[in-house]
Amino acid sequence: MTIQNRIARLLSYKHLLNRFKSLGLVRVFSDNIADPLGISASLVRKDFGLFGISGSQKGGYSIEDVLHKINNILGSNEVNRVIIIGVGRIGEALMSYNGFHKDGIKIVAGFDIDVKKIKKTGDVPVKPIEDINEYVKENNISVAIMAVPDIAAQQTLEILKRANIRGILNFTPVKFKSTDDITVNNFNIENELVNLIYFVNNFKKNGKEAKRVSNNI
Amino acid sequence: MTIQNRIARLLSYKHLLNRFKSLGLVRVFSDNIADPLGISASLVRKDFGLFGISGSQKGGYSIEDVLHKINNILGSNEVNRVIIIGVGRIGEALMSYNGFHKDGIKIVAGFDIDVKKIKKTGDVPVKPIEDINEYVKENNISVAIMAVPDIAAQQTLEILKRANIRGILNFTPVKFKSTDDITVNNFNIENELVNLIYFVNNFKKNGKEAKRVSNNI
DNA sequence: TTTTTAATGTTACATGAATAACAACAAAAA
DNA sequence: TTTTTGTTGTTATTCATGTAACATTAAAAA
Ligand SMILES: NC(=O)c1ccc[n+]([C@@H]2O[C@H](COP(=O)([O-])OP(=O)(O)OC[C@H]3O[C@@H](n4cnc5c(N)ncnc54)[C@H](O)[C@@H]3O)[C@@H](O)[C@H]2O)c1
Ligand SMILES: NC(=O)c1ccc[n+]([C@@H]2O[C@H](COP(=O)([O-])OP(=O)(O)OC[C@H]3O[C@@H](n4cnc5c(N)ncnc54)[C@H](O)[C@@H]3O)[C@@H](O)[C@H]2O)c1
Repeated sequence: MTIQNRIARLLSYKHLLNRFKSLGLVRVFSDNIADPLGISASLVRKDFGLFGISGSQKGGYSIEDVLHKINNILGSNEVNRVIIIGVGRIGEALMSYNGFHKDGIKIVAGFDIDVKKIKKTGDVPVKPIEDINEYVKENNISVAIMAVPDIAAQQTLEILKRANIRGILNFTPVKFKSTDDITVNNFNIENELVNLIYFVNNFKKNGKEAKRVSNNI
Repeated sequence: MTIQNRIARLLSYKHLLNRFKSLGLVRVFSDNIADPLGISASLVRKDFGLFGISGSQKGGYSIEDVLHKINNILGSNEVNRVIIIGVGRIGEALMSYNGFHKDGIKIVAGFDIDVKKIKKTGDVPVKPIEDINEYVKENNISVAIMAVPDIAAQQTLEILKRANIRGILNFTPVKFKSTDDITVNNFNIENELVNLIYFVNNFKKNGKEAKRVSNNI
């Protein structure tokens, strides 16, 4: 459950550098970044190299410069418009959350099948699901959050495909595979909890296995 | 973003086998499991072997038997009691969610600093944060979900440590490192969205990179 | 009873990702 | 001006994880 991939690391670098910046720092060395994140300094330099981020041989990296470049890579310097399908408990929580803008993300509309949820006013409208094709086309949306009930997940996937959505953050426990047409990130809260409970129950405090897993059977 | 680790795969096996079971199937071969998940059959057999799940040489694996063993390994045959700290938008959504029981998870209490949130009645009480030590001890709780505002995240971590909580599912964007004492699963919704947006913006439909990342700079 | 078959369980290999090592070199010191 | 220093950028190595290959063996077929 450590840092997984290059893009995830870029986000970690960004958050750490923002903290350095708020402390008044201007430049950093690769190990200043590596140590707090528990990774090697050479990996930081390799990542930077791969993304064309360069430093100076004695003075390290300019925090401002790196941050700007990371935001460019991640697209966080623009506003990325995202829609939500299913404005229930999870959908509503996400819709009213105001922490997305710092990463260049804006929830611009919700869509629901229930007429009671439809809301024309307010800064983020909730529209009937039938309007999705038109809205996505007119506003050039490519990413959607799926927060409908499990039973409606499959049909919602088809709807989103038809609307030419390219990426889905899927909160339902129904697992979808990514295809060439559409990338799905299955965000399964149950699974994460089960995983966590397993570790807590099976690993002792010293970090070693409490008992051989095969003894568990 | 494929299947990450052994325990995550066990969950995938479980869900797939449940679907097979509901179709009336009784036995499966390793490739019946591997193919739908896009992994190799030898990995399925290796996983099963590591967890002491065995099949028969001609008849494959008994679905019922494997499911029972997986649930045992994951602890899903018992009830795992979990508490929530911070009963706001996310916390409330999780608290009222009734999909956890199928994985042997039960949210048994919420804790909040705001007196208006305190709720003695109902099946899941919301208690003042001061009561946490006593509650955790009396009910032998080891896992908590953190859904407090970012600003309260650090102090909440300390509170949970003092209460001897062993595992945290952390919904705040504040990243905590796991230690020998406590395992933290940082569940960062923003990061997942940024990651998704990056892929959608940078990979063409054919699955190849749209452009070299270094051209992005 | 013997042979064949088709699956498991296990070992060897490949691949990819992180770390370690180091060469290159700009800045500072002498 | 020359030497030293310390950090970047890059190459070599290690390590982990998944796949491929295969040896084993219970059941079916002959
Ligand atoms: N609430 C949680 O804490 C939680 C936890 C884990 C997983 N989930 C999953 O997240 C998903 C949403 O959960 P929730 O608790 O927000 O559900 P919910 O029932 O509160 O909300 C679902 C919303 O989707 C709408 N909807 C139903 N069918 C639709 C359709 N075909 N098209 C568009 N909208 C439709 C409903 O009108 C409702 O507003 C579920 O799949 C659930 O399993 C939720
Ligand atoms: N809402 C979302 O969609 C969303 C999305 C991504 C991340 N998050 C993160 O999840 C966390 C919770 O978000 P939210 O929208 O549910 O917030 P919220 O403000 O709706 O709820 C927070 C709750 O925590 C309680 N609280 C505050 N300080 C506390 C303390 N010291 N101890 C116990 N309880 C305390 C508050 O009384 C409130 O009930 C935040 O860190 C947020 O950044 C939320």
